[in-house]
Amino acid sequence: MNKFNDVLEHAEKQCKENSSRLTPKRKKILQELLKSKKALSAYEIADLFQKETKESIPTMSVYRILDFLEDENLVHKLNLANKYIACAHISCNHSHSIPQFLVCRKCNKVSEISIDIETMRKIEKKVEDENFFLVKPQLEMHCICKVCNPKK
Amino acid sequence: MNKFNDVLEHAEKQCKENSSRLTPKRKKILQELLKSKKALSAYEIADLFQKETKESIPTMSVYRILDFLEDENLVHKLNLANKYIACAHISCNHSHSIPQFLVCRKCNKVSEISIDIETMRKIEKKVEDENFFLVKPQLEMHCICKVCNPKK
DNA sequence: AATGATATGTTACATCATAGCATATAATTT
DNA sequence: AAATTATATGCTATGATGTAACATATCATT
Repeated sequence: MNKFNDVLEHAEKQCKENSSRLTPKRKKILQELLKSKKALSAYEIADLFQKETKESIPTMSVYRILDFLEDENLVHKLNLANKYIACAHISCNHSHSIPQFLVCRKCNKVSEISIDIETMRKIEKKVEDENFFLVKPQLEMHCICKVCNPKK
Repeated sequence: MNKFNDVLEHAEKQCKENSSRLTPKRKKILQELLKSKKALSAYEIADLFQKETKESIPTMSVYRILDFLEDENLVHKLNLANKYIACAHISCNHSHSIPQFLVCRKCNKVSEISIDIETMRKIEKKVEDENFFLVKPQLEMHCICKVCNPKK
């Protein structure tokens, strides 16, 4: 069994446990995001969906499905690029730490890394000191990937 | 001399050194952002500009002016909210570290804090390990501020 | 089969942002 | 000061991203 199917199985199991539904459309969109090496916009996802299934989907539905997948922690929205990407840790069993994304501003390639616990604690402490409460910890940084870097 | 004027003087001096021009419109928009406690959209800035000066400004110009102010490190764009905010450290003389923004998702109030050098180094190391190069280090986190927090 | 909950479709907009070209203003040279 | 160049701003149209409100379809349970 390959990684791709592992992840999908895990996603289905997780949704079952939450008694939420990974419908065919939701699953298809998750699959497309899993296959993609780069972040996709909602409109790009709608186009891909149409190409693959020969049936069209309104962008409104795509946005709703993305919201669902985000709530299930299966997908992340990248605010730097207004694009979406599958979570890189769906089939890991450890609890999710703060995700940190490196987004190539030229080709939109994304690396998802995790920051260590100590760093996370420091950040949380600072947030508390400022009288704020963390809602959705996620770090994103504008980068250039090795392929696009003009110096190489 | 109060903080507000300090900051403006510093901004003017800095532009002079870069031989760039802090024109009246650019200055006015910087002032509006400095006065505002919360992040503003380009369209909100255009409205404010009109109210204050009794002359209208096209949003295109606002965006260009915001780009200019960002290049001068006088203003930051918050990607979480698609809004803009004056840099909190304009008149500080230390070199700018990675800015970190806590954005209240209800009222758009923003706190700009700085992360410590050690944390910054760790993050840079991880970025290098992933074969990425940092372009514009800036961290943003979705928060709820004390005022908006329903639990209080 | 009937009912209620959840998911998706449809239409119409709201919001955010930029391209491309015209005009105005400032800085520099003559 | 006039001419030239560079920079800043105006204008129009349009693209890109995202949501509100309400209708219809599908699923889950009784």
